[in-house]
Amino acid sequence: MTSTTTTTTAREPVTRARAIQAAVALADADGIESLSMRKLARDLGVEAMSLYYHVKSKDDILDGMIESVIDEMALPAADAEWKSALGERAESARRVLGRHPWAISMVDQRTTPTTMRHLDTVIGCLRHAGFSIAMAAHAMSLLDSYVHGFALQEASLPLDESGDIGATTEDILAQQGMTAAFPHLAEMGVELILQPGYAYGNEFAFGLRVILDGLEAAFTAEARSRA
Amino acid sequence: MTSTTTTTTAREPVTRARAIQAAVALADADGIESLSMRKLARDLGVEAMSLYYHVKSKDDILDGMIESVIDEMALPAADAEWKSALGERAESARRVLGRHPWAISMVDQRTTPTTMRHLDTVIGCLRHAGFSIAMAAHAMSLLDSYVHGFALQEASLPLDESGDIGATTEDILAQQGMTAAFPHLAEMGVELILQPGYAYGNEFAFGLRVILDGLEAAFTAEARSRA
DNA sequence: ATACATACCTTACATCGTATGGTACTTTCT
DNA sequence: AGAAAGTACCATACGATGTAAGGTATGTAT
Repeated sequence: MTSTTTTTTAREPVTRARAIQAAVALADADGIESLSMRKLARDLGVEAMSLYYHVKSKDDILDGMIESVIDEMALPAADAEWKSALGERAESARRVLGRHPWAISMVDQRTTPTTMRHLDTVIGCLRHAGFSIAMAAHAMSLLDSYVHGFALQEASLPLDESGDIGATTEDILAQQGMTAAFPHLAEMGVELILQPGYAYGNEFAFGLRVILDGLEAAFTAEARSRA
Repeated sequence: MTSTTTTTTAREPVTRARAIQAAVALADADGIESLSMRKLARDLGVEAMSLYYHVKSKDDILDGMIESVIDEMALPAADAEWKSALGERAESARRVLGRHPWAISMVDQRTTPTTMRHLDTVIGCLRHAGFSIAMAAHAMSLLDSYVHGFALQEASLPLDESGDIGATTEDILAQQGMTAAFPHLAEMGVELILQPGYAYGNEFAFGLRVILDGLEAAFTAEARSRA
């Protein structure tokens, strides 16, 4: 049944790619803090030390995990219209980071060819649209800060197991002296967050709009002053 | 010399506050990943398990550390002019998170009375200025996302020990095939980042301006439509 | 004098990343 | 054919980690 004479379905051989893929799955399911070489090895049907044949270190795995996350993000075409291109990239990045919250505080830290390729393409799109180098840097800094920061906030919402924020919000509001001590927070909880249909994720669109419009204004002002 | 009969300068007794303060200092100096109960105890002149008399767990220490970081941030007066108040709070938060980079990905996760007090005050300032609840939520989400995201990016810059980004940028640019593979990134490195006087921190002001102006426009539009 | 609270310590356990040094099996070379 | 080298795995061990369990000294209160 398992492995006879010829190569049958014994166990997929471990590879760097398979290890990284399994590590991403483990981190998605149980959180990054519970990703250990031993657990990862077990998932791959192997002992911990065997991983080191395919991978330099745990850090190496983390690098690979970030690369795979970056690769999930939509990259705009170099000649795309800049505003919609940046908007779609931002939405895509937010969705991807929502799927892999453990990656949020790591994407900026780990510089790999994949992340550089990504950055280079976005800068290229802006330059192609006529942005100066300085304005392109402004735009990237602003937009990426917003996207990563929003993902960070969204990932730390006290959601219950069904992904709803209502129940935990009610719990917090029900605490003794809560509404007296924090009246504005309580008001926002009752009048906004607990309203049917409210989802924090919807806040993303507002900020994205503000930022893109602001960038457009700054860009056209720059173009006009150059003429 | 050390401790004779009467109480002399033997050792300050450990308290929760002193433990937290020492933990912050340790994390600032060596990074959060090297903060352990044993090292912290050593810094306090005590054994690891003695800390548990003053503190519930390591997690309890982390909560206290975040509270102390939040307390470093400037809180606007409730009746302050909203735009400058939000701007000053943002600048202050960024400075504080710059001093304690380990706190960036933790501030949103740990909800303590201190953080709620902080949030409540800022919401109060906006409501006092005439913001609707929904617009106040928009403003907070946008601004805090930006500040935290920017801090995250700033904290992960490859600075050398003197805090300069130039040397490491040069190293990266000097890598084989770098300028060919990533022309726009290389251009930005040479034409912007390596220029004398450039500091990534200065990018913060641009984004903050865009966001505050955008919020003002949205706020006045909301007020007008209500009239 | 007895009791209790306070502040510390010792030991021990499970878990972590990984250094070191194996063991099999397969491919390549002569 | 036999020898050598390469490939993929495993067992053991070390020094770290957080903390449970159960001491041991000093108080201070009765």
